[in-house]
Amino acid sequence: MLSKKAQYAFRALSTLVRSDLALRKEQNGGVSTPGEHPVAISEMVKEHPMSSKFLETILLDLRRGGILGSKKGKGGGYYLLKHPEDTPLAQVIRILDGPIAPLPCVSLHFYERCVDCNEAVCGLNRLMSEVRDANLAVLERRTLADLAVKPGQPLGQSQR
Amino acid sequence: MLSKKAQYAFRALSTLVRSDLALRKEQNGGVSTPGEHPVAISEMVKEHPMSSKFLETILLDLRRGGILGSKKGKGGGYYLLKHPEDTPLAQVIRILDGPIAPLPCVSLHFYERCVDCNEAVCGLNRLMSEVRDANLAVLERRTLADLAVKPGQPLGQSQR
DNA sequence: TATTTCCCCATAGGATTTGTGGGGTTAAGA
DNA sequence: TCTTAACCCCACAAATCCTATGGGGAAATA
Repeated sequence: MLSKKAQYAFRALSTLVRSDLALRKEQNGGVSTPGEHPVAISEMVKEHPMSSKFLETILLDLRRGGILGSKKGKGGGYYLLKHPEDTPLAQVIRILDGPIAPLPCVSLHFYERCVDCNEAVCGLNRLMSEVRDANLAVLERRTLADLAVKPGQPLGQSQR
Repeated sequence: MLSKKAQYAFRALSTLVRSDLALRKEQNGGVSTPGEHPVAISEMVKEHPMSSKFLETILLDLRRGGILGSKKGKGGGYYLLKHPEDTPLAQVIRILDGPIAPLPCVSLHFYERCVDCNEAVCGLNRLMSEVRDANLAVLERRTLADLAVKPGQPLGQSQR
């Protein structure tokens, strides 16, 4: 199960994606770039009711994780560092919830050796690797861009 | 991530599966049936070091969940109620860890409505449904029988 | 009757998650 | 230069969940 952190992250990110898309549309007319029009926490909370303080820690994690940039001071806020299609959901989840794999011993980014588990006899590793791969097949393919697709609209097979 | 409970459960179950397979082999010679040769907690702990008391609560859950039968008194213990291929891994996980879905609002067995989430705008539900389905594709197909397959041996595409 | 084993309940201890508070720094604008 | 708005950082409080233990009871076997 996703943590609240990850859920809140996705909600905030969906706001940023929409803002990003709107800006890029304008930009075709040669106007602005995302870093110049960041979205403040107060804006995001207006759209998705939650604790601003808590959201703040989440957004800081996302910034440290290389997904967001930020601008301080009046008129400041957060913005996407890359095109929405270039950030897979897996990256967000890893930053906030850690491993995607169901066991540490089959994790790609957070591997830990299995204690008390005789690997020569353990039939679980392979099965859980299958589960991990099934997850990643979705989470590495789907991106922030898919977050902005509303329930009614069709979701492409591959955005990239 | 799987809880310790689920991990321990799978270890204990792998012992029961092997015991079951051995008995069925004998049974072809017309000897015994699983319920008559249960495996005691003390036996399982000998093979997989862990707290007996903790394992006890786990096995009770599995019994209540319809996966195991038990026999009291001297010579008692636990045994599989069905053929190993008839118990998908998903069933074990649901008993011990609850929902497999990444969000309550996309769970099949533990559904809960999303509060604070405007479903008309929420692009996350559909994506997480995809993740859920990817998981279930593995966890409903793989069964306890696959637990007994050692790392060296080939794992079939479908056991049933 | 003694022993072994499962059964049930309560709860302790620890870890993790969730959320809050306060003080600092940076930037914009009057 | 002053005020205000916003991010930044750290510490910690509160709640929840996970992990594990303890003790007494009931059933089965010999």
